[in-house]
Amino acid sequence: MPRQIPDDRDETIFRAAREVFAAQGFAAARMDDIAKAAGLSKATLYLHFASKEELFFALTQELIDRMLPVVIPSDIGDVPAPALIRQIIGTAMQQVTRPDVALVPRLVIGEGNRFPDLVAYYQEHAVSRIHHALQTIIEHGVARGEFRAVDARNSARSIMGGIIVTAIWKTVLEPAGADSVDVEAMADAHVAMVLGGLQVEAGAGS
Amino acid sequence: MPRQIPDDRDETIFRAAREVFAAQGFAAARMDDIAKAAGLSKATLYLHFASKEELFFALTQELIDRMLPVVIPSDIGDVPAPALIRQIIGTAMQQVTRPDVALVPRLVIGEGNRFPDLVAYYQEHAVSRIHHALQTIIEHGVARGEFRAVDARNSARSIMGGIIVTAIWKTVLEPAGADSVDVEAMADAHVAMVLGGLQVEAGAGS
DNA sequence: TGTTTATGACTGACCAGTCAGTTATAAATG
DNA sequence: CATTTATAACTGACTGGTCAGTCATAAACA
Repeated sequence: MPRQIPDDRDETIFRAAREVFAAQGFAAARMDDIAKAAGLSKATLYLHFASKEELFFALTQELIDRMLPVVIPSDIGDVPAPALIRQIIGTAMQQVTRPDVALVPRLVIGEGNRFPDLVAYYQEHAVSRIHHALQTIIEHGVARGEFRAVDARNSARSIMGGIIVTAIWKTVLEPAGADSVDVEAMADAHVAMVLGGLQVEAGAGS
Repeated sequence: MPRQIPDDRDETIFRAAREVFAAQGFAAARMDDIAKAAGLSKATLYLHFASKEELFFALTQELIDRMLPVVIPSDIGDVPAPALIRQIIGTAMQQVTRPDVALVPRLVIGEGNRFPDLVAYYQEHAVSRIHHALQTIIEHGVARGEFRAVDARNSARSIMGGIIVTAIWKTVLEPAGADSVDVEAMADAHVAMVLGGLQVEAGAGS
């Protein structure tokens, strides 16, 4: 009896929402614009998502579910730690420099203070998992003698830092006229610095 | 009605504006709230700043002018590069983990796409200067044989990364329930990793 | 007195969310 | 096959509230 089953509706809406949120931020994004970008009326949009906030939250979940498996290696046990770190940095940097992927972390950083639950979710499901994976890999590396005895928790944060700057540079600074970053070269430089810093023969210098 | 000495007016307004912008973001911040927090009426606020955007821009300029001299050492010439890097990381991390300082970069990241001129200004006057200082220090270090021949431009970005994650962790994640970062320990760990990665005897590993 | 500093009250635009009503179509009917 | 029916998918137009920015007026000073 009803009309066609628009199966990819949600994906269409997500795509439109990502565009508008990325360009306007959360607060300044208009549901009308998202609807228009998706080729829908605003009322139809509200048939799929109960509110602007819920739409953004769905977007966040979708992104996390799609990205985490790509970024975090499934087997952390027997692979050499340096190779794992190299792989994570490469993959994560490649992913998070895409505007549609950088969107969520960017808005969490900028507007998250108004949405503690969203930040908590993002922290728990994305940040903390990546952080934990890196920390574990470092600890394995130390245990195996591949790395020197470092502060794994904070070193993992340093690794994440290089990924985040790159994402910000690419999606925020570069569109505003900053000189462009070569993501692959940046990944190589970051890997070199990180592995150099973790290697057994190195000390803290100065 | 009273005609007080409104000399510290701007500072009062800045303080109030930082509070409100930090809590609400740019778009969702209300000028009424900023006025109230400054103990002023909104109309009076508009006697000092022509628009919300101009107020935020003034805030940005004030912050940059106040922070850059603290973070960037005046003499980069003869001091050993490792000491300079240690100093910059320590100072920058200490500064930028303060909510009122993190404010501007956070909003640039989240809502900057709507204000290209602001981002360009921030990039040119803050990001690019710190980046350039770090790059120069690394290049000097390489020239003097303190560091191995690295990609200075991208290595400088890695250094900035560790500072930025710490700021975000402290001002965004931590208020939402993430485990707290010990800023000093984080600075030490980052310095160790960076200097280890730059040191002459180290290679890229794996 | 005139000038400067202040404000309460106002306005015009904007926008999230709603709703009464419309359209498309699968299936039941003849 | 043509027609009716049931109903999910959809929408234009509306509302209630919010908020940046303005202005007429008042108080404090010189």
